[in-house]
Amino acid sequence: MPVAPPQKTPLATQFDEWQARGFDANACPVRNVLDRIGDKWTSLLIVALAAKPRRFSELHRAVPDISKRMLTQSLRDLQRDGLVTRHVFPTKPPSVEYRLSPLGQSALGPLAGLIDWAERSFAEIKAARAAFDAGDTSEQMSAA
Amino acid sequence: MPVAPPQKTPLATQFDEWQARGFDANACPVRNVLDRIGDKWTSLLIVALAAKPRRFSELHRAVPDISKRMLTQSLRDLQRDGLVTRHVFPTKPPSVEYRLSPLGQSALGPLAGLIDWAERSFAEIKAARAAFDAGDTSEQMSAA
DNA sequence: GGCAGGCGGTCTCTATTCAATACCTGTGTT
DNA sequence: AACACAGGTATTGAATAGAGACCGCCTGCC
Repeated sequence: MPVAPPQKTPLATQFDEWQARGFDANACPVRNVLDRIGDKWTSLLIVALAAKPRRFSELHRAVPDISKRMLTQSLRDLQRDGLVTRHVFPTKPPSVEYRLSPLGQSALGPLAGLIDWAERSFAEIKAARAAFDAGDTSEQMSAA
Repeated sequence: MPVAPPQKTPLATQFDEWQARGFDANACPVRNVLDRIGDKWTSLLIVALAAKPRRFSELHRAVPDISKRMLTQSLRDLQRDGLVTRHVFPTKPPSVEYRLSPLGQSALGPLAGLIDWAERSFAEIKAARAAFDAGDTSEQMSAA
């Protein structure tokens, strides 16, 4: 059953499967895909492109604290993975537009789910971090 | 409306909001939470712990190509964020068990959605990568 | 003509992070 | 005693991220 209802924990099954087939990094979608999603900028760029196609400098303005180098690289990565397409318009000064491919758009749903979770849990996570940093190591010495 | 049906593109709206409120990195759940999700190992560990609590060495065996150092650090990060809890059992050789907190379990749903997408799209992504690496730069010279 | 400035990047340099290795404490095993 | 295993820490070197300068091209602007 490749597609299970995502409410129980199909992840556990998935994980066992991955383990069973030797855990080849090349065959592991988590390692391949989530690494990119979590690339610190790529997911933000996907979201930025969700609304509309944008040009390079537009993206740079939209995501202010990304450097041009990282913007270029992240866009290349997304392009390589087929999530965004790059369109060069031979206008007077050639302008470049990036837009989500259908594949990239298909990622918006799952990504939105995760972001929604992130927003809902953010307060709790911040509280946990504060508690942890305050020296509450939370190391329960449970009896066996 | 904090919770929108995740089928259109609420992300676009979200993004505009983030931009509107100055894009503070501390206030941006994507930067704070997805960075951790994409931490190369953390999401894998969450999945590994989805099935059942596991001990340190068990996790190390379950995720073979993680080093002990990174395993320790990733678990610390997850613990700091309140996603996993650490339980020390004072058995003969003290054993340590890690398990998902309720917060961590609440992440399984969205994570499963993303992983499901990853698995469904993996073939397409690999194809796109192959095409890209084969020199198909996909730079459409579109007319204006 | 000469200068400023935007676009779409690349180049260089440094700071951070990853990852491998070695080591440590404590217990049990042989 | 020597060794292995659990659950880590310390150390070191390699890879990576990020900031910022720079470039070629073009467009005004004075």
